[in-house]
Amino acid sequence: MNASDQGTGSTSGPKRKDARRNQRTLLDAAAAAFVDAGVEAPVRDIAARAGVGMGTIYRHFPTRADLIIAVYRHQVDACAEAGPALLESSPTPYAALEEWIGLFTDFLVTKHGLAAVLQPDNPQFETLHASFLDRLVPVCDQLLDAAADHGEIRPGYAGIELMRGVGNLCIGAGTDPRYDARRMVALLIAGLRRPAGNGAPADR
Amino acid sequence: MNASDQGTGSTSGPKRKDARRNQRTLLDAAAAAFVDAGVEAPVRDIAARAGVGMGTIYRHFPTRADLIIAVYRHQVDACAEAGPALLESSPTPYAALEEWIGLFTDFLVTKHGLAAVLQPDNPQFETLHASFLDRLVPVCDQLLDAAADHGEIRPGYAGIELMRGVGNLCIGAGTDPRYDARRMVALLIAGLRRPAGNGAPADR
DNA sequence: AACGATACGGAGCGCTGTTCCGCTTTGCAA
DNA sequence: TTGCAAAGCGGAACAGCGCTCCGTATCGTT
Repeated sequence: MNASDQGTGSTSGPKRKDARRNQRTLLDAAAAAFVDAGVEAPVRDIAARAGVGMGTIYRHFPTRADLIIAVYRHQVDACAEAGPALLESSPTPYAALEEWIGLFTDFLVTKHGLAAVLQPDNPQFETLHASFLDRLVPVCDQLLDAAADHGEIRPGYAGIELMRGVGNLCIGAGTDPRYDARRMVALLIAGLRRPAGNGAPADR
Repeated sequence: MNASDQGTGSTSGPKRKDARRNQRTLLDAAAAAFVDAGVEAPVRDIAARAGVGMGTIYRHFPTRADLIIAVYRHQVDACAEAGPALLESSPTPYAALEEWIGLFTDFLVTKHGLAAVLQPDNPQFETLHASFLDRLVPVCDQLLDAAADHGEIRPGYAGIELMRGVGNLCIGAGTDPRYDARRMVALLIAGLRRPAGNGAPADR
């Protein structure tokens, strides 16, 4: 915990301490604004909340994506780290995959509007997309491979497409009580199962 | 076929013929703009393309949703009508469901940005959401019920959630070669299948 | 204390959607 | 044919957004 968390360059480390303080304030303000108004909260609002000018916010976080990445970095890391752990603690790789996807889904549906912004439509969010996916796709691939090796799922599905599928399914979650993103994600994952023979060696 | 297609009121029927002509022009211009720039094409551009002022566009189509609905009404109708037809022509209800979902998916992925706007996030598009879904959900329900009755899928899934799930999966299709919306939709639908026994009519 | 580097604030630009109202066109009626 | 409401039109103008830019304030070092 300190100056060591960099990566996007956003949290790298300004030298002057007012700059450093502002960065923290900004991060907190952004987190609060994201909760209240979603990740698309107006930049002006975030700046106002932090009590700084617009210039400051853009100097520290050149793009909104950088800000979002910085705010959620810890949670993304936690999610990524949970993958291998689940693989060890779960009865089968497929169970681990299911649970991990559940973690990811929970993360997305509880962050108002985050899923919507994970799409690479807008070049503005390209770096956000890339950042999240770079961190999580390898984990997903690992789980997928393990489950495929174990004969529980059909092979040939890449982590990237699954992650994007799940991300997409989470868009707008919570805006309509008739739509339950988690249910649909579960359906998608169920679709991965081997159609017949169930072929799992120890399907318990 | 002509003046009879109303519903949103957008195509109802202005009395003066200049108004009527403008409405047609606007519809064509919008369709063209949607192809070129997606359904979020700036209103000004659409107006300019049609050679009319902004007031005109807003008078005929008070909201962008109305315009989109009007542009795609025919295709949505065609899709809706294909449902029952497929149910009759297909070997099993599940096959019909699969094919119909494929139709819907094709419709969405070929209409640049349409899927993204089908979400009820933005109150602006509420009427678009409602209009499309009102037309298609009953059809989907019918197919779902038929397949469930036939024992091919797990019961308990509503057309509305499936349609939204499919719609979501289609968001951003075509922006990333590594993401194939159709594949993910197929996975989702595969998830509906009964887990074991492959459920022939036997068990009903 | 003084001074250069660093960071700050917010006015301002450009681009959206949307409204509003003076002017034009239309079609009916005299 | 002509006159005249009423219906329709155009685009200036307003509001909200992201983002930039630069004169000014602050920091920390000499």
